[in-house]
Amino acid sequence: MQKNSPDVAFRLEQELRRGVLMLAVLSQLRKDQYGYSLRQLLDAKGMAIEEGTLYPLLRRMEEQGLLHSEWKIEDGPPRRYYRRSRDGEKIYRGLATQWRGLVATVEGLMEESK
Amino acid sequence: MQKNSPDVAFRLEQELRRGVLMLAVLSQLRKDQYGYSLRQLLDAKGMAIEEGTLYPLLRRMEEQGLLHSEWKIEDGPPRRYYRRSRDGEKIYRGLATQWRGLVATVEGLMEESK
DNA sequence: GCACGATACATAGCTACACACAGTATGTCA
DNA sequence: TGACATACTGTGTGTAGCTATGTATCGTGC
Repeated sequence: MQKNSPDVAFRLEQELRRGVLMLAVLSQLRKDQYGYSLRQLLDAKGMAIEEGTLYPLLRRMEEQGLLHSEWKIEDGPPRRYYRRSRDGEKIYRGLATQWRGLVATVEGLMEESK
Repeated sequence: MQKNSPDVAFRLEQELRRGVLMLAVLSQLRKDQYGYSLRQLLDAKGMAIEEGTLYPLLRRMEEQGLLHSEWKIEDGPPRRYYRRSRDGEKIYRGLATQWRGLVATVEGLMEESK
């Protein structure tokens, strides 16, 4: 093993989850959610995401038109709430379908590798 | 939609498959396979991968100790055959487990987003 | 023998994005 | 008032997929 084994495995696992974060985040934005709470929610469901990742991701998806956001100051500090846009709904559904196809494909590949 | 919609969806779909390519490739290397044939094999099973991606990926995984390779000149042009190493076997199994957990997590997230 | 196409591999440059790290701001409580 | 929690923002680094391009060998037809 030329490279540090724990690091390699760790990096590969990170890479494995990488493209899924976006889908995970989108999945929870049917209704208004703000970043901090969204992060806690995802963490509780087994999908931890760094804040340095989540906030740029949210900003990016809004720029791409997938999300709407608005500031609210009710109780506690100011919060930025996000929610899927109409286009975001369509894209989310498309991605969900793509994901399921991907899962099936990989499942087939791994089955035959025994 | 501020950005070009087909491009956004396309990019997101690409991102979705990103970290999975490595797992797909690893899954097919229980026995010797060379790049070109591996690419065709994966394509036939629904997991297309660009050669500009596959070859650096194979090289990378060998450098990380996950694969062994050897040149063979039998019939046709010279080919570089790859196969999982012992460490590669271990890491592959770990990644497969990780993947299944990830799938279950995302499934749960998407279920609740209806 | 040569040209062409198929097979087979390699890599530089670019883009996109997660993560690490650091900083800012507001509200709450002792 | 200061400390801490909540909440958000932004920069730099590293990694990996894709595009584009190039090299090399083999096989076949002329």
